Amino acid sequence: MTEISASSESPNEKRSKTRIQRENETRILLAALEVFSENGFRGATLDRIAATAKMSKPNLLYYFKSKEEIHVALLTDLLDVWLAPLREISPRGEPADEIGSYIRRKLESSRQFPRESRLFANEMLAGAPHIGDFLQSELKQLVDEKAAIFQGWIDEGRLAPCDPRHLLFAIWSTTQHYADFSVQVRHVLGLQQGDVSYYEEAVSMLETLFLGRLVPPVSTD
Amino acid sequence: MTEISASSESPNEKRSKTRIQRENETRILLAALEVFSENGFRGATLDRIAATAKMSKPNLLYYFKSKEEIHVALLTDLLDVWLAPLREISPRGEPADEIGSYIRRKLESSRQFPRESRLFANEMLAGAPHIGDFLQSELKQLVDEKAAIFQGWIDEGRLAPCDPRHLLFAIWSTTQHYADFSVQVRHVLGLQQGDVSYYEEAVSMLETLFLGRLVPPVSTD
DNA sequence: TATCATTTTTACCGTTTGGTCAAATCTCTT
DNA sequence: AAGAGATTTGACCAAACGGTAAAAATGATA
Repeated sequence: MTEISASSESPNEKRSKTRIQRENETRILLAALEVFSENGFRGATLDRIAATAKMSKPNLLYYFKSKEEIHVALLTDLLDVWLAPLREISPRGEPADEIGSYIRRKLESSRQFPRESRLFANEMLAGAPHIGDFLQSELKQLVDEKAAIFQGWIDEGRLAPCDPRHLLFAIWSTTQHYADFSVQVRHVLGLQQGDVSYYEEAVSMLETLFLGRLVPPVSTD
Repeated sequence: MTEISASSESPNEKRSKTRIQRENETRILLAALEVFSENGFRGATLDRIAATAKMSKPNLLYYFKSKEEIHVALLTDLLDVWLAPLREISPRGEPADEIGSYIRRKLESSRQFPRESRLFANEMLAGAPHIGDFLQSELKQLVDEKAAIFQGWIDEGRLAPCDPRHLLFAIWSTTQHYADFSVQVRHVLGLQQGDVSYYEEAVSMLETLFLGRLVPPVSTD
């Protein structure tokens, strides 16, 4: 398994890409995202990616040396997208504002990049063979940093006592769920294929859950 | 794509299974669960399943006629496990008790059957090609039923106003996350491969989130 | 222990898979 | 319009894939 380390870009070592090069690389990456996010690395085939990109397989391999190289390129792009919303959490804001806007950023990310989210989910289910290092180093470090912010709020009594890392897990799972399990969501809600109208309800639900109080105190009259 | 409808069991139509038949079928199903849950249907291969089951491929195909038949058998078993915790929600209990124990049941299910959870997740990511019907009929029906219970509590003021279906989504996602994304959870927490000690912290976090209040009212002094 | 059904293995088949190669075509510059 | 480099294609390959057929080995039963 090749792990991602430096951000080594794709095809030739030569400088300055052609117009055709740029166009075709993005076409391939887009097609690959479609296929990888649905079937995972092992379940995806170069033939399907090539067909989706409307390109012959040897032509595709002219731009990316191997199936793995395409996958790595996608994951590398993805990790920035994944981390971006988390980086923005600031120790200076109010807990409710910071958590609220983080949830909204993550939900927006799920709505805009559902295939990227599923690509990530597939990699997790497979045991993170390509991004294990990233999880252990970069992500863990950032989580530790943000967890410290939460812990500070807890110590000040501005946030309920809880494990900050698990609070992040809860935010990640609830928001990503709408991208990763969108089929289930749509079927349960009785919506059509492309309908993503549920995102508004999702914002409202998650704000109630994380910022409000779900179960009111029991009335004792 | 073959969808699951009736619970048609696997190999021969003949009655009463041999001891060897029973043993080997469970061995195959166990191996298949391992492989399918990691790589999804397309990513799994009969060779790998056979190797995991310590059995030759033709021997494996003596018990199950095709790759798809094994997958269907696994999914059929799975759906019961998946629905069981949901069925237990009762309109007679206190909202906090019912939701709390549902969360604990789902978490327990994630701890005991992580591979089943990942099998389900893989099927979702692939667009639910095999269990689309189940989602639209059986699951939707049960969700509607349980959502009505929640709605009753909301109308009585015993539960905060929210979309009951999305409340269920939130419970599903947060609890299943610990099985589906266990690699990430362990890496972020700095735990070893087999360590599942985080489940105790998870219970505590999710009870705070769903039954308590995460962000206290802003003090105005 | 002979018999018969069950189980397992060996050898194989056609297709799909990831990937290569050299020739052909296209594009850009001069 | 010609030449050089970039791009595309068709033909191909070895390995892996899902699956089959028939013979060999094993197990249960009388």
